[in-house]
Amino acid sequence: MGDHVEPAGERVRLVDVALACGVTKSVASRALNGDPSLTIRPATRLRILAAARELGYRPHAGARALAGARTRALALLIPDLSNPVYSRIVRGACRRARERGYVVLLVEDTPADGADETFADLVEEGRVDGLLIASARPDHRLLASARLDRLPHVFVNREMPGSGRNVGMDLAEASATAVRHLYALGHTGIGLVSGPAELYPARVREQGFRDQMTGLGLDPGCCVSAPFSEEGGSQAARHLLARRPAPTALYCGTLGQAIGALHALHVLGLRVPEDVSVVSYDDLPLADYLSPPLTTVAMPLLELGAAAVDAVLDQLEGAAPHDVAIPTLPVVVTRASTGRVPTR
Amino acid sequence: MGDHVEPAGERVRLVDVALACGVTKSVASRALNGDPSLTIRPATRLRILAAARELGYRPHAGARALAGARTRALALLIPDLSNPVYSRIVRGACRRARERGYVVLLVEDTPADGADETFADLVEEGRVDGLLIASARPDHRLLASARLDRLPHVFVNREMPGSGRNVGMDLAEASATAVRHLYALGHTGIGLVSGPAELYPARVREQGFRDQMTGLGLDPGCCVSAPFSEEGGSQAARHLLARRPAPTALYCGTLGQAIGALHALHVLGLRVPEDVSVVSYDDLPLADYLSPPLTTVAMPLLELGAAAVDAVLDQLEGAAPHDVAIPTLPVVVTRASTGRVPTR
DNA sequence: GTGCTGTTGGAAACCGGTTTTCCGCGCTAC
DNA sequence: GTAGCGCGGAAAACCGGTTTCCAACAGCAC
Repeated sequence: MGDHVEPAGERVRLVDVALACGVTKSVASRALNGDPSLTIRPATRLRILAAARELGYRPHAGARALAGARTRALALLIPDLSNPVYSRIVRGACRRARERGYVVLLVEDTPADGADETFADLVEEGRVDGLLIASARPDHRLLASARLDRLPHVFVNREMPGSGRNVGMDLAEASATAVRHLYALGHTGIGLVSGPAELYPARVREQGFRDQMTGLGLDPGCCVSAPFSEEGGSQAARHLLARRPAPTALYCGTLGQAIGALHALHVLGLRVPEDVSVVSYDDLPLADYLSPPLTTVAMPLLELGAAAVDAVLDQLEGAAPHDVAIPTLPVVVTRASTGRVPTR
Repeated sequence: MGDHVEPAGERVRLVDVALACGVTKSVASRALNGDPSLTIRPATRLRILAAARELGYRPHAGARALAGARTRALALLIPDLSNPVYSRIVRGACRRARERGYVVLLVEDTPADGADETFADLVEEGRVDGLLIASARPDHRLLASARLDRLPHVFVNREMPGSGRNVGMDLAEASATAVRHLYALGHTGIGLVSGPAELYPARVREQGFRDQMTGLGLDPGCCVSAPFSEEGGSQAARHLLARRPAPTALYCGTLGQAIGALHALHVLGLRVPEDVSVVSYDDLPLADYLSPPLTTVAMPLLELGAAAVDAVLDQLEGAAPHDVAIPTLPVVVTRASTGRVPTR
């Protein structure tokens, strides 16, 4: 098991391995790929495997793809690299992909840079075997492509109704658990800072919020849609706090929105959590260092990424597409931004 | 210029284009690639281009790579996807790459997930034409690979001395301008929250800090190294504030450290900026929404990414590697976290 | 000894491009 | 009249794998 020698310079090809142990490249190829239809003496097989390791043989990805085999690469489309939440999904996906011998090609869906073209290129140039679509833009050019039908793909944390390819978490439960956390602290007037209505996760979180509120006999009407940004959260918080009766707690759809909301509350002279409690969807290390440290709902993002890879690779291996629901439930991470309802 | 029809299902190959206009695939290939050694009637060339567009022809990436041409893909190794600063470098790189007909393959350098193996795989499987190395880990397995010499590559925002492949910004000036900003507000006791000493950018920023401090006749000794995290910034700030005389201003190496520092100051009961001013390297939208909004040093990150791509593509086209310094200077973005020095 | 069968491995086609070589034709120059 | 040349394009080799089909040989039963 010693380190093999780098043959310095020239690439080692399959035929080199084959020649090195006196077989032809077809036998070498099938031995290395574990072709079950190949009958071969165990000694020969071992010789081939040893030679491959010894020479540091790496099959040429292009040649493999060309010969009809898979590229062993997947493309992952994400909406926004600067949102650290996605980095956890990406990490989960990359990890699982690597375990299964695949590479992940990451594309950020910035329409201004022609990201959908880039993504389509990866498909149409035959660079990838499958697609993980985590971007929620509903009008994506890719979705209209005829070629999409032919290619294994899944939708991650978004819903294409009826596609049978949705990999998701329990978003409704995330809202529900946040509401129950606040309700247990005595809050009855709870406001929701929701996301843009055209984005699926925002809609489901909102529905989960309304259902849980109604289930507790509370008014579910205190909602505002806003962009997933600090500015959006700030504006939305101002709107909600201007209502009468004013909510005593806010539940925000992203950490960015929550930071904006905290900022707005600070400017309005309201104390957190003495006057208003704040909970955010998404948990990140940053939450510990905000003023005050922010109570959040932690989601199983690593698992989501891994499950998405599994789902698409299952399709590649011939399984029929099927929706996947991550069983791990959202959990509230209690920090200092939530407290008992103020006594008027 | 109408939309071409998706031929639904089968891939359009070069030979299809060629047949469609009565030439052989060799002519079609050379016409489409603008081979100057091909003499061809203008009408024929136009027919070929039109047919390619009409049929929606996309060359198969694997076949191209195999035939000795380039893969038209670059790999970009970054240390940490959850750090939004890198997303700007990535964005700059992807944008420029796409302009020049290339695709960027992103790899996050998480050693636990075997990221260096992944990166090496991309190289050794012939998936990429060049490498952008933005990870600062000095012991990277890849750096020892003999194959690296053969492959165009650059180091982004780090320094491999003597490699002649460094693409960087003026990190020393970033520190210097931060110091001058504070000095102009009357601060003379300025503390530096630096990064791990083994990371190149941290060292250069620190040197820039010391030089500028010395140049102004101030004591440059108020430095602490800490991890690039909120926790690191928090600890470092406590250490610096415990010194006597205590600094009246802090300059932090990352936004995360600055957030940790703000938190520590808050816990210590110190007001920002009345008691202590804070400046951070790296500018992000988030800075506007911290309490107080954080003064930062904005770096030309998009340009850095773009320049790195240009440098590596220049190498691909045969140019000799050369260091690149981004000419755009760091600028201080003044927000509320810096103010005049407190009068004792 | 011959035919059958199972084992072991070889030969060749093929994937879809790129690149080099070569060929036929019409024109000019001698 | 023909050698030479430039133009326009065809033919074929090649890249490095995968996969299908087939051949050699051994052992066995008859």
